[in-house]
Amino acid sequence: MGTCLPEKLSSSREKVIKELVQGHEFATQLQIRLQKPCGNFDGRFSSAGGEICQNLASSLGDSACYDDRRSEDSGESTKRPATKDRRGCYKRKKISQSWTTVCPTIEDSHAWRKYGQKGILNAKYPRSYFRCIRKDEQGCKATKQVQRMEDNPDMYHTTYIGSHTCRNIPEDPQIITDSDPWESYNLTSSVGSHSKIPRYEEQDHHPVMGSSCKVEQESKEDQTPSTDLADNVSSLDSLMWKDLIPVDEPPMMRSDYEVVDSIHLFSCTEVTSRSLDMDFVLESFDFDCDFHFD
DNA sequence: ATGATTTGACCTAG
DNA sequence: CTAGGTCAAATCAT
Repeated sequence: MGTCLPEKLSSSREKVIKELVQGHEFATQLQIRLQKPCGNFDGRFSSAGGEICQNLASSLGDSACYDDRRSEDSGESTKRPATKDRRGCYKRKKISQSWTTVCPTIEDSHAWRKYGQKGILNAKYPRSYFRCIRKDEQGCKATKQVQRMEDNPDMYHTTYIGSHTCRNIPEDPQIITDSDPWESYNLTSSVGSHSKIPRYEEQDHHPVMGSSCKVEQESKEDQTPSTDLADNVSSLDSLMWKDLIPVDEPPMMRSDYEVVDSIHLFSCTEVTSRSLDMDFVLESFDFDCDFHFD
């Protein structure tokens, strides 16, 4: 996909930008009103407030809880020594940010570590659970769940939960080459140190994404319906979505795939919940189309 | 030896 | 009580 937008699409683009700005403003206002910081998220946002804040906080909090427990239970005898200590220690996640993909591969640009597998009721195939490989070293909260599709065992239904808060520290700063499938996305990637484009990891090489990948945005909190890209998203929307996609989302979402949601379908809540990535998004815009928000 | 995966038990939300 | 998410010891791979 080329980086040039047809002129006829520019008005739609402006519209999208406008709505983004509006959403950002709403988020900011909400932030100001609530004035209830709920902790930093990699320093990229300070407060989202309300429900979203809670959701994020809970997912942030539970790992700390695990860590506490883990550090306590050392040295005990054989089986499940810390059983009692686990009581009430972790909370099931309330998913505030998630999106799903359907792909013939489970690989993406991030490195994941499997931490569990579970048979699911009425499902032919078990579900595998992965977390970011940098969870320990950087406390990254991103997880994903992968399940083979029953009706199409060649495809995997992957649900990404949470954003990557880890930094993919590059040994060499060059990030993406011309032949990279994210080329079109990468028009915003040279934003200096803010460039957070994930690099291909050691165990995941190029994502084997093709047009057969579908992505759908999910937010358990809003009513934004997940629909098929082919049905209702214009090529501009998909391009915009790719351009605007939060940095922590899997790179497959920025490459040649069908995209489901469009940015302007975000509810206010969604925009708010995504405020952590908004700086980057806005900056990208700023860089990309000379658009200033201040 | 070290790190990744497997797998059964544990825990919570609904 | 059940289903699903997570832990962590055991096992496997390098």
